[in-house]
Amino acid sequence: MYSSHDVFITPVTGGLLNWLEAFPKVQLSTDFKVLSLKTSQSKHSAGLIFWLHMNEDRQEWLTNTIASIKKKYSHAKIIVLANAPNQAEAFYAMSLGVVAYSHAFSPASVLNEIKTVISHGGVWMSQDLLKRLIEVSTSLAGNQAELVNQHLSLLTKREKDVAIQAAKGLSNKEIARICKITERTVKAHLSSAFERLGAKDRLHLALMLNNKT
Amino acid sequence: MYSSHDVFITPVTGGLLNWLEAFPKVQLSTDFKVLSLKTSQSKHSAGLIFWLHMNEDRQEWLTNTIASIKKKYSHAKIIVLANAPNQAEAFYAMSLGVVAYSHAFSPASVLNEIKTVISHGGVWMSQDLLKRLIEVSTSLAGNQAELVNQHLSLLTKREKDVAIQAAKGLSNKEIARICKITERTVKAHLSSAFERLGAKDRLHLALMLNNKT
DNA sequence: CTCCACACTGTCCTTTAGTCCAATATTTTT
DNA sequence: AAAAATATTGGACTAAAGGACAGTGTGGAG
Repeated sequence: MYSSHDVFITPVTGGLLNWLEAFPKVQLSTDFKVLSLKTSQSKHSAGLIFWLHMNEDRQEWLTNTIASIKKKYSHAKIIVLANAPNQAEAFYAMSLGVVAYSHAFSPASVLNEIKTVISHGGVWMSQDLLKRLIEVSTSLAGNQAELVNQHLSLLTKREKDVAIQAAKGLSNKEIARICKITERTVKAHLSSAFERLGAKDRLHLALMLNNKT
Repeated sequence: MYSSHDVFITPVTGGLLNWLEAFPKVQLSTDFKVLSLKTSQSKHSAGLIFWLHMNEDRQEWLTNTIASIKKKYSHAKIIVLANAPNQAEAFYAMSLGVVAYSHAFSPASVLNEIKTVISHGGVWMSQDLLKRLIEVSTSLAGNQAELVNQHLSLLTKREKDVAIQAAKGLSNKEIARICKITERTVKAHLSSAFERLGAKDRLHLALMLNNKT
């Protein structure tokens, strides 16, 4: 088995029942600042697991506590248990390096699973959260690229070349030089591109090709 | 213990040594289409784990295989092992519902950990990947807004009003109407905004204010 | 009270952008 | 082979953009 040491940081005296059921001999503390660990424990910060209990609107506390923990025990794992879990908070917590985010009243069995998962280097979050995370990531970086591609696919090769340069902010003259054609031809391709894409000018085309609108 | 059934789908005959070390009695297959499972196995699709080996540039194969698996065994877990892991592919795989993404040559111990993690409902990915995922999710929607705000904070109130309209693609005349000032004044504010932001024209300003560059 | 940043407007001028009317050569499609 | 789409360029013309130079008015900081 893995030698690990769990520390629950919560304002609730005595902790919650489900925690005690999952980890009968757990160490409780009201605040990281007043917490003292044996030297032997801090040496094995890899086996240290902090369970932070978010019971209110204490984002600032969370931020500070995580920073303090990371400073002192860089390899410790941090789990956030929220009374009222929500995606925004979950995102935020994960962005701070938290490896699991769950409901504070999760049954003991779930807490044990979480521990198993993160002890083995995994990340624990709800399927919903993961899905959203991926969706946001891909829809902002990927699907919008899809959309851009759909736009670009409406253009002929040359129109595409020219349009892309225009969308980057280059003038017709600069585009002409780069594409080795006359400025007049650049205008022709651009006019054509505007019509195909339904853009009224190069700025709209730029907005289209740089997602947004 | 959990009753599970691992299936490795790989073009490499016999599979890789590290896999065999981790799962001595694993089932190997070259393709999902030619794979047949006992009825008893398919019934417990919750315990099914597919390990897909990406050995080349076979994104299409990956897409199709995952789709087939999900169609037939909706509760099966899918893991992707890549010869040459990269973030783009990882993102893509996760977006398809894959619960783990790792290196194909990961030592047996890591493979076992992955299995433990995902068997317990976790997700396995590298810290780097998770970090990027979070960054993309939050930064594209959040930090870049910060950047835009930083830009806007360099402008005076009126310049800001005008610049924002210009960035949306409106002409000076339209902006004049909206802001209830003359076109001449719009030009004045814009010229000033260009200088403050270091933009050479309204298109660059638009790109700045719509993130991107 | 003075200085300065900001908001606002004017005229003149140059450069860009974009469209309309052609025209020719090449490629692709039918 | 004929028709259609694409790539290329010209000239002319309109409108928009942006800079140069100049001026008025207002409100706050020193």
